[in-house]
Amino acid sequence: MRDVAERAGVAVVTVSRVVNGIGTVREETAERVNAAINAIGYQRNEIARSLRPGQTSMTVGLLLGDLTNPFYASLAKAAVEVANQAGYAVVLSTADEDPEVERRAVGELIGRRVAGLIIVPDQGDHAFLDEVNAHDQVPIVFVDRPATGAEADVVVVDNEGGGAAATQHLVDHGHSRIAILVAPSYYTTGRRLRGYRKALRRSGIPVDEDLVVALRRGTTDDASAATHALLTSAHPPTAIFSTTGFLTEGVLRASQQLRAPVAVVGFDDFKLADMLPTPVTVVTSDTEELGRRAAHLLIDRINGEGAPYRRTVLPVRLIARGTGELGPQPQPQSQPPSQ
Amino acid sequence: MRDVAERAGVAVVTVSRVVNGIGTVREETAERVNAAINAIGYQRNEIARSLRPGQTSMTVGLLLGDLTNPFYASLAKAAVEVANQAGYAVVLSTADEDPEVERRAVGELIGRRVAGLIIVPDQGDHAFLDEVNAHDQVPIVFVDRPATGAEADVVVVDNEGGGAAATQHLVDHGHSRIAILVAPSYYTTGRRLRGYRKALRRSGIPVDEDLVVALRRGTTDDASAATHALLTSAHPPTAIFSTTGFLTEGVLRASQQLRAPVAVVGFDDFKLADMLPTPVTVVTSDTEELGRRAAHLLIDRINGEGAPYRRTVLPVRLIARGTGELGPQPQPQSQPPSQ
DNA sequence: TTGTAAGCGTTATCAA
DNA sequence: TTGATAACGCTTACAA
Repeated sequence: MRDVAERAGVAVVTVSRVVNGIGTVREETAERVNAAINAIGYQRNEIARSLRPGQTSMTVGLLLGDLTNPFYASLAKAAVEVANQAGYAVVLSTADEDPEVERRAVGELIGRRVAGLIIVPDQGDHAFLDEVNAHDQVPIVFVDRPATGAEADVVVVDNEGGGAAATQHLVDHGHSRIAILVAPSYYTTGRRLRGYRKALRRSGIPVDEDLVVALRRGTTDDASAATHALLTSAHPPTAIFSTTGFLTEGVLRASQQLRAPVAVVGFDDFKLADMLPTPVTVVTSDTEELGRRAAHLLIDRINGEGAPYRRTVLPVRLIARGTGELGPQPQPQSQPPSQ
Repeated sequence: MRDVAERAGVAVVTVSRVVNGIGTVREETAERVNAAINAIGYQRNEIARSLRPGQTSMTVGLLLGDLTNPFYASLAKAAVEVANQAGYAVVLSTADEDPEVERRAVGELIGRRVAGLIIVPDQGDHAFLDEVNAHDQVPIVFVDRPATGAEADVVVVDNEGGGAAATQHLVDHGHSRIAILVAPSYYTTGRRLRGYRKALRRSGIPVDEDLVVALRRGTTDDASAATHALLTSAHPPTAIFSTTGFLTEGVLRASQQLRAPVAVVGFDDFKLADMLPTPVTVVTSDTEELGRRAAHLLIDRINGEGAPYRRTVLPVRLIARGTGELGPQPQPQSQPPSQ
């Protein structure tokens, strides 16, 4: 900037005024400055700019899980889009389900003086985020699930409603032995399980706790193994509600391998779900909208909206494609076809 | 930092020394400083830090296409991982195949004084990047394809070899009428087409230019329409080589819809490829490795490695799953089954 | 071992 | 309309 000023024969302040289009600068002077800018190829240093007191850095932090998971990818895509549009750069950090990594990542981001944070929180205590919020004045928005021990705006989907819808759909197609696969202590799957119980209760079907499978990890492999165990058990379910996309894949792999015609409804849509041998019925929500809402909420906060914390719940909908409409069928493993 | 210094009864320099662990500080003083740091909850301001001359910002820019595309998602994941490990934050920008957006995004990133850039370049002239590289001293690494008009390190996969392998595989399974779907003027698909021609030439099969389909856009829908046209034509191909993941999906949709038993090999692997009614044969490479290599190259450059620009070519491999092993079959549309 | 002074690129304030 | 000066938080050079 000093170079530009020198070249144009003016003071740096004047250059600043021209660059930012504020203050009063004579037409002629401005032109000289612009000429100098173009000649030198000057570009304003955003870093120095945000060093000034009271200035926000025009950067937000986005902290989420493995981008390989399409759920996180769409979320990120939408959040980045909205943030960029509003003039914010996005620093992306991935905390692979590790609370310690998450904590360190937040520290890094705060050190970089981000103006706000969008976080998909892990399980575990997040009280340290309250400090961040209060002490460093950095607003936070949680996405997909709230954080335990920390208060902030949060955007989630209607997990309980979706869980109920999935279960009800299976009941409506004649099932009464419906298994549910739940990933360990996740907020979302817990809510989906709650919906499952509610739907069964409403239909007068007692919950068989043997059909409520709490997995040790939320992986495809674990889901596959659990499904295998369920379907080859003495008294197998005729339908399975799998509460995440990864789990659904595992369920499908196992049932395909066993050639067991079990009904399946999954939570979260996925690519090619409609092209599998039996197209897959899912409950789904608008993941990109989740990211967009979060980004908008955060930007509002950064701009000083002082409203009390808001909780946004996005609707879900069921897409019937095939696996969810299969009726109850006798399981060849344990029950002869004649039964 | 000043607050910490005051609280500890020392000068700011001393605090700086403690925080950075350089210089000489008496044990006792350091302890007092650390106590003050903890009491206040001080965190070093990375922005002010990088304002010093000669300092790099410890931030790199990552500019790529739609994260919804799993290819970009894995690339980003791996690059972020490596960069973070090396202490760099990653600012993510998505330039949805729009050269003008891309140009503006690069400007934004330069303005934020990133220490380097990883770019998946669009088509179109990138001469402006040479200026960035020279004038702003910001090293650049291109991934997946080089940029026209700009020199820099580049990491690509063996597109030509992969194209040849895919084609040869189909030839080996008895095909001689092999169509190829190519997205418009992309570097990668152009190379894959080159491999296709090479393999056919090697096998003594003349290239029927009617089977070389240059799509207007690289979308699933366009690929689907083109496949439909091919398979219902007077003299249809018995096999199709689709040169991107999106295109492969379109090809599969069309052939499934037509119930036309055409052999298919796709470039780029995708989830559930092995679970479709006929599992899909693909040529694939390690996308995460692509991202990792790029990040490593960039960090080396930032650290001042002065070697001439390097071009890294990652190997590809063919995964035979089913669609690529189908033999040539008469097409019901144009040829009676008896033929 | 510790401290003083200067400067990085920008903008707010006040003066000319 | 324009400019001089100070300040943001930090680090480097040099001095005590």
